[in-house]
Amino acid sequence: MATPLIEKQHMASTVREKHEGALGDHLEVRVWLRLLSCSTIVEKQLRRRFEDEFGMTLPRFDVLAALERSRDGLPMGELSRRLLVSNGNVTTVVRQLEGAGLVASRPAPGDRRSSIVALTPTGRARFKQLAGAHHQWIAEAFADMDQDSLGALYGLLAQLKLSIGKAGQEE
Amino acid sequence: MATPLIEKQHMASTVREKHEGALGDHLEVRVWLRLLSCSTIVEKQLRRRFEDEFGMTLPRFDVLAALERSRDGLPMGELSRRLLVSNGNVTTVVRQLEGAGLVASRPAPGDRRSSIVALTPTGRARFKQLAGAHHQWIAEAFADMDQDSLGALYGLLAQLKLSIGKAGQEE
DNA sequence: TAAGATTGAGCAGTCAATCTTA
DNA sequence: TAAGATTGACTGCTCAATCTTA
Repeated sequence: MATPLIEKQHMASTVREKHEGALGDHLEVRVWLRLLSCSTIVEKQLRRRFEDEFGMTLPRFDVLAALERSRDGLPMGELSRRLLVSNGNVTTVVRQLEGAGLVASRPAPGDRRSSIVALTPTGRARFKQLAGAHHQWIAEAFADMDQDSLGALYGLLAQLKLSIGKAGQEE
Repeated sequence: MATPLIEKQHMASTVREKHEGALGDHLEVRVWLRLLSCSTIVEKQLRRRFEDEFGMTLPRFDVLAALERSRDGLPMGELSRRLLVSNGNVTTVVRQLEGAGLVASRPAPGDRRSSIVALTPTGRARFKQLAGAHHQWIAEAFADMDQDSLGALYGLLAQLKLSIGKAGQEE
């Protein structure tokens, strides 16, 4: 009720694409700017609500979520690959979660260079709580999209992802 | 040819949604993760190419683009609102662009608290060059999307944006 | 040599506090 | 009092360099 879900300080009330006009002369660019805008806004909403309601940050939640499925944990490098962030960044975020008692590292059995990080029981319980809220917030953000639209969007994003993958690999 | 467009160090070669499985039990969540993934990957590509080919960062480009249309420049606050970033952040980025001679601030005529920032001729020329490359890179990323798909995606994202806007304002 | 992980420097971003002007 | 802008403290992120083990 009292919680502002959009930026307290400076979030635009009228939501538009960045650079509308300056860069918007081509359909691909307009689509990209609109996609970026949706992604940015939802991400800011999630970030704020995690902070306000749980004192949790999005990157830390991402790590918990990546670990949730694997009972035996994951090596740091694998975590970094899955989350699309650098190795150094994972080191930092994991250290913070360790400090909070939500994850624990142990040396990898076969390879003494590598360490394996896993959820603690506390971390697992905490994640369940966070994931419920996370789903709730996403559902609210997507509330006006009917099932057909959701399905169509899902398919188009799959196409786009393939296209992006090709562009990113060539050259 | 020799430039790796995806992360040098740790970008996943197999591109998937984060948290696949752990959070993916609901369609809205799957759509969101896929959207986020597309956005993140394209943004990383753009960021890297701006850096590699022009020594430019994405946030600075965003400021240049926002200023490009308005011959008379924009107040800092307006810039912050349009780019969906904090006021303090705009201060920093604008200072860097000023140092590079691409933008210039002058005091606002009517209000001595406010300063108005505008492109310099150098900045305007630079932007044109950057914008061309930017469009080219977007076109490559979206190359496999036909016009119909692009149009459909554009429409669905408009729907989504409205839905998000409602969710962000209520409560 | 290379691979897993950490560290340190630097940019980006937020927020709260502050300064100045309205 | 409030609004525009700046500053300082902090998180997150990348990258290059480094350390350790394979």
